[in-house]
Amino acid sequence: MAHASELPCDGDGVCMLCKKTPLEEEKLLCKTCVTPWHVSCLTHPPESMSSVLQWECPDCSPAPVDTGNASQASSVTNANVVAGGNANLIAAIRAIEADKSLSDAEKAKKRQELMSGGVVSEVDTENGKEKGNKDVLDVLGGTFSCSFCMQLPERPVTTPCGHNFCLKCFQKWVGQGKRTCAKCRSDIPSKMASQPRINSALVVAIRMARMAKSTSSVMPDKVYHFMHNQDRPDKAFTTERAKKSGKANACSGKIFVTVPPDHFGPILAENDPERNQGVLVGEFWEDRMECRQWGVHLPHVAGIAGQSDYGAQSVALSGGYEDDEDHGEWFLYTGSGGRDLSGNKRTNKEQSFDQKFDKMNEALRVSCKKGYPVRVVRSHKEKRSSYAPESGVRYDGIYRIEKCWRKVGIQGYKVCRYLFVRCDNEPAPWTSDEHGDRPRSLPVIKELKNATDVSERKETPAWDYDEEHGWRWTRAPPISRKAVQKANPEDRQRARKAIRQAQNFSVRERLLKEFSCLICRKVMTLPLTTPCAHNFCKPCLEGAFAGQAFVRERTREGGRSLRARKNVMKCPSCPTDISDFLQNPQVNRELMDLIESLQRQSKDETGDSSEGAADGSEDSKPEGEDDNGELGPEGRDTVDGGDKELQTPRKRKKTENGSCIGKEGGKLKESPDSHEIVEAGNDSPSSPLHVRSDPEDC
DNA sequence: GGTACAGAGACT
DNA sequence: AGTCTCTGTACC
Repeated sequence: MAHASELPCDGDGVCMLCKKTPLEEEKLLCKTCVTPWHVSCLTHPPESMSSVLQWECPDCSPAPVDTGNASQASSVTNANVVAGGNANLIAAIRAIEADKSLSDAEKAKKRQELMSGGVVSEVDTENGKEKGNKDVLDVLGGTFSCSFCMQLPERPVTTPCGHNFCLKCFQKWVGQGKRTCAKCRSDIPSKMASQPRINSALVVAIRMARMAKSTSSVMPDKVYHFMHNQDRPDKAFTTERAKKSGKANACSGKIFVTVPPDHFGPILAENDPERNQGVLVGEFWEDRMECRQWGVHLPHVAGIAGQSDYGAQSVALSGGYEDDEDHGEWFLYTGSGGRDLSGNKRTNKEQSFDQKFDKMNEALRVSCKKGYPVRVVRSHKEKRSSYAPESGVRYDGIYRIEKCWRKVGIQGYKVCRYLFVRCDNEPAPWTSDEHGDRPRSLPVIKELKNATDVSERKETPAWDYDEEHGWRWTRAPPISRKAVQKANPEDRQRARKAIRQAQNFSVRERLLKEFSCLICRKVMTLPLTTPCAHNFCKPCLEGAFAGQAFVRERTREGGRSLRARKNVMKCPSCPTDISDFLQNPQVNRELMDLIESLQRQSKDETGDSSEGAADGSEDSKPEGEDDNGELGPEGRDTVDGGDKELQTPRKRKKTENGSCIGKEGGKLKESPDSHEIVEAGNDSPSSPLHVRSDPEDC
């Protein structure tokens, strides 16, 4: 955060520091949150014109801390920008805005080019072969933009009113006490304000489009991690007794990878006979048992996997310790112990003694000192972090522990603390960057002032970055002391086939696939994003709750009515109650526009209207995905919802818009009517259902 | 929503 | 063999 000595201009354009209203030319806009700052009041006045375009305000770009570790090269450009350059930027933006010959989409694109330092414009010079992929980004850039920064949303969050913003911009907005959508002034629910969750479908879409832009039209050789968790593992039960009492009492099951339990670093393709792709960043599992089966994090209860004399291989962020602090690319982790677990307890929220650097805590400290790569999984149980998945457990990649220390925790007892910083060659699941991490400067950790037992790495880290190879071992990984667990090589061929087929999809088709409804699995029509960041077709979601009243009337025997009770309506993908959202669900217009554009493009390209891109993403789905009746990354989530929807299909009148997408998305075998669109008159006049669509599109 | 409770496996 | 564990479920 900015110090008190660094404050931006307020909503009226008045500098909160000098209380003057600077001229437009004297203001500098943050590239991330687009908050205006008075240039002459900045602690670090700008230095060069080129960095004007990339300038981040003190709020968005934490100042580096002196770590005393010379090997920690910083690649974070801590913006120092020229004051005069800013005026040029503003003038350029003004010129774009004033250009009447440009459409809104073109203006957005131009702004983006300007703000991204001209990166996008490079695409314009690409040859015709790459035009198709460029179009994808154009469509995205023209469709999506955060209202604050006017760029493609970074870590996008979606309000219940269907508008998309960058996480940081959104947090800044609500941080100013605002509780209405910046675009339409609808109320922002308090939970959304305090715990915004990233809309992962948008992240994937934006990243894919960027990748498509930066690579040739041929898909890259490597299998990219688009969270298609195909060939999901068998259920974890083995023993009869375990089956009887369910998962509560089980954690066995086959291990799918050929890595020993003390394996450090990523799970590589060579260790994945089942799928031959390794465990990719962003893959997720229903629970810790499944996660365990892929060797990512072995213990099914404990948060730390490791050995005190050897090092720690992985950690889980599950919200079990209130001292934890998650910032995505870095987080502060709390050690284990300090709790009374007598009476056969697995955990205990109350801390009753100090933690020490022993056992697992010592294992983490060893990994810190050696600079070992540590795998990180985040669980939905972490409720305070925007970076946690809404459901299940997700692999977020490799981190390194840069420092560890002890401090007095929230509960008054000492806790072990670890600073984890991400260092993976794959981008994090929440960012639309197409590249992985670069070495970054360490964040300022205030609590270090009062820390004791501080340890940091003295030797060269075993896992480090170089420009040529990215993150990799600088020396041989520690020799495993355990035998490789038995892996099951069967189905290898089938899995490979599925991957090959998946790669054959065009970028656009893959992109469309990401926009499939979690209920019907088709490309979404009238997409809704719930407050818990799950995406559905409006008809599907409404259909799933058709016939259910929002409130339950209650009457006594005597006939006197009692106060009506609210009906809980759980999101088909997670346990969140979305009944409030369902009262007036708003279509994500930007998403809908994008889907339509992509479908139009695909249609134009193939010149075949009957089997469009959406079809490619569904009907010609790789056989492998269907083999066990479980489809796609969210397969387990959608089955119930789909059933519900089919039980209570809601009849709707067709519109050109809906039927067009419905057709492209493939027909519903079971219930052809379920994709039809509600009659316009049934909705409020402002409803996005009234969006007019070009009949020619159909 | 809160609480009691359990199997399994890894560490020591 | 004893200890520990950022789970998951049933039940109230």
